[in-house]
Amino acid sequence: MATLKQVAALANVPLLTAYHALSGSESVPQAQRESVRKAAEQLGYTLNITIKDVAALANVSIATVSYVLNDSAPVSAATRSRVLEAVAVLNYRPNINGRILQANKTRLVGYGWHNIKRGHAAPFLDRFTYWMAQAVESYGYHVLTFAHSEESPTEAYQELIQTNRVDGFILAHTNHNDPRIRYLIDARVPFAAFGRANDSWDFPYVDVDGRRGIALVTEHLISLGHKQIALIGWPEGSLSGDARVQGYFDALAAAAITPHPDWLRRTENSATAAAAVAAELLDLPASLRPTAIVCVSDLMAIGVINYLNRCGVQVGYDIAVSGFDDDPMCELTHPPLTTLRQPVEDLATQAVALLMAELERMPSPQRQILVAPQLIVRASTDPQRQFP
Amino acid sequence: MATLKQVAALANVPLLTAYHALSGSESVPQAQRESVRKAAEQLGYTLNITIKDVAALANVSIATVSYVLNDSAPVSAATRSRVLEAVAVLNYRPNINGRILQANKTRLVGYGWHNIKRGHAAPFLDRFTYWMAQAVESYGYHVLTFAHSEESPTEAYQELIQTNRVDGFILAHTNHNDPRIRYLIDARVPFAAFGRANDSWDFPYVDVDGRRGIALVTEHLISLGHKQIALIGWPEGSLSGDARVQGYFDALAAAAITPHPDWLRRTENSATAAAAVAAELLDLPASLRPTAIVCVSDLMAIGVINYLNRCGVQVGYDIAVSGFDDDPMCELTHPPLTTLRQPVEDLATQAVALLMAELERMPSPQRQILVAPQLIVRASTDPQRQFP
DNA sequence: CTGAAAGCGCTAACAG
DNA sequence: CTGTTAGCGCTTTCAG
Repeated sequence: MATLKQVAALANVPLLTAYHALSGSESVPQAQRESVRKAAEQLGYTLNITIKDVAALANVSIATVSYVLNDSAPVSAATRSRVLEAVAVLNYRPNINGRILQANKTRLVGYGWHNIKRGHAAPFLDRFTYWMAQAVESYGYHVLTFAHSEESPTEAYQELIQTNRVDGFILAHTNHNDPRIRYLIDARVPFAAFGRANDSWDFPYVDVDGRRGIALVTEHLISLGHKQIALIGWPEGSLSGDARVQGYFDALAAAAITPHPDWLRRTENSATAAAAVAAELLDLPASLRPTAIVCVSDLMAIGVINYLNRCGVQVGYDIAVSGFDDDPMCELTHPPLTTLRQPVEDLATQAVALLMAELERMPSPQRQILVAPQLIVRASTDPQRQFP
Repeated sequence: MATLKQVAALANVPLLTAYHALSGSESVPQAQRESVRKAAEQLGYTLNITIKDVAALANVSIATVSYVLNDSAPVSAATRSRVLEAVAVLNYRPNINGRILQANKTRLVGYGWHNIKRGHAAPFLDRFTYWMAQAVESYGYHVLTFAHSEESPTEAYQELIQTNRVDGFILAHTNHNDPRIRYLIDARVPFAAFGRANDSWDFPYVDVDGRRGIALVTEHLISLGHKQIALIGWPEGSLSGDARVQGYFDALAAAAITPHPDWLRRTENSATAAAAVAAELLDLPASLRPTAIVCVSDLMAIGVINYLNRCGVQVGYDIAVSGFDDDPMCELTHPPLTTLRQPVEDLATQAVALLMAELERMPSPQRQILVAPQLIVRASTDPQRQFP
């Protein structure tokens, strides 16, 4: 591709005139506009301002332009302002891809979508992605999102890193034995996760302290006078699920309450499954029947509330119910649901900070971060708050 | 940076041996490993397989490697397989950034986040982004997400396109007089939108046919025998809001029902506002009181349902209620909510198809696409479906 | 302080 | 069919 300078020379006009002619400004006489257009066509040139054009207009070398733009070498005030003037007048923006190739750094962070085909994915994850984008931009990076298949999740990660599409990754929705994490550790790819995996794996992550969270809400219930408190958790074996159960025991132990084994229930994370479990709890003999039900997710709590409503139980008065996540719908249930809010913005910011430390190869001293969730009290545990 | 070949030469070993030594394979004798490492260090080389290395190993020129990899020129079967062999054995993946610079195409599509600081954003937009990523990848592109400020939304778009970060954009959450759309049209940047703007602006978009959707659900209610049907819409002046109201009139007119003016209510899109309006509707004289309430959003419908539940009205039996969007929480309300499902996957796929047409400069004949939503009948209008 | 020149990794004329 | 070579737009030694 020819340069603007050559076009200008061929049309026998100043560089700037050529620029204005091609950029369609009205300020150039029709005749000149035409001849410049001719010249451009002849050279197969299409307007595209590069560092060369700026250099030509400012009468300096391209190196000098680069120095000015990046402050990477001392430049005299006079030349500097000539360059900046040229930049302004040509409306020049450096092509980032030149820089990328040269530096072999894309300043792009990959994020693999959690699969939301349909139905109810964790809504706080969507806010997470927003704050992640925000955080990443504050470092001059951007987020590249991609969809990875369930079967071979590592493939997409491998592809992106090996082709130099991205510099590193942020992961969410992590699992025990997460193959993506295993791969990234082994391949020494920079990444940071929102969520834990195996305790024995050493990698940077942030996570919500579910144990502390459930303890918080349990303490809250105890302080309201509840003594018979049930917990509906997930099946044993998930890191975060088991931690949440542990928080329940923590709080009860601290209050010297011995939990009856029938109070601890485990089932899958769905509204209907939780409702079924609630039915069982209601069927316990009166002396054992819980006055409060702590759920490890909002989805479950909503199932429980719906069920109790149908049975004519006054949620908040007769039986307290709590959830986890602070899903937007918590405010729309009847009554509104007490829950634990994940500090999503914090989590995103910290995850990104961890990743940046990895990218800059400045090992963060603290690569594992737990953040306590915030207890949000609503009418489902405290009827005083029914109509605030 | 030196090449692998030079390192190998310096260490006086075959290219492949040098590769294996540096990639940490155990198959190379300790002594050779050391000498290769020395050589690499001396040359300041860090392992990074490029097209040159493949060419060297296959004993061809880099052009030939490129031809094989892109099928861009005829290559004899013998050389081709030599090249492919070298590619495989060196585990070579082309650096996409070389290609990007050369083609001046990033194969990246920008998507500016709808601002979800907190609270209840449209959950179907989150699924939209997922399907968008999926669709875009089927064309060999990726999605770059970014957060744009409310005040000057065009800035981010301008920056990304002018620095050649992305080839084009997908927009969602469009408005009347949307400045982003205005800018992109004027700057002739390729894009496609999910949602409409001004009727007089010609740009590619897909949108849900809200008019048809509300007509569908109104017809459904009429077929159930309802004659007094109210509509809770948004304040006048929004494209999609007004279209939905129109659908209501369409269906009533088709059934020769003359709507009473008191049945049409307009208020902001929130659960509490809708609940207040529902209260007004209940207060109408018995002869005018609606037996069905159509809402233009699920959020509003949920507010209405909650209110009716509190009043002891049997939703679905006494009064039918419907929403719009098929928010995941529709299945969790009591009773479950009849609504209109946006065909998100379709919308995403078609929006991407439109964008691709723009990018390839193959003007799509049909640049404005409306997709009818799907009526999802649940117990809030049809109690038969209470427990399916 | 400024400029010439050598690449970054890849593609694609153009010759042979 | 294959190789030579000239870039894509930028950064960065290295000399002057």
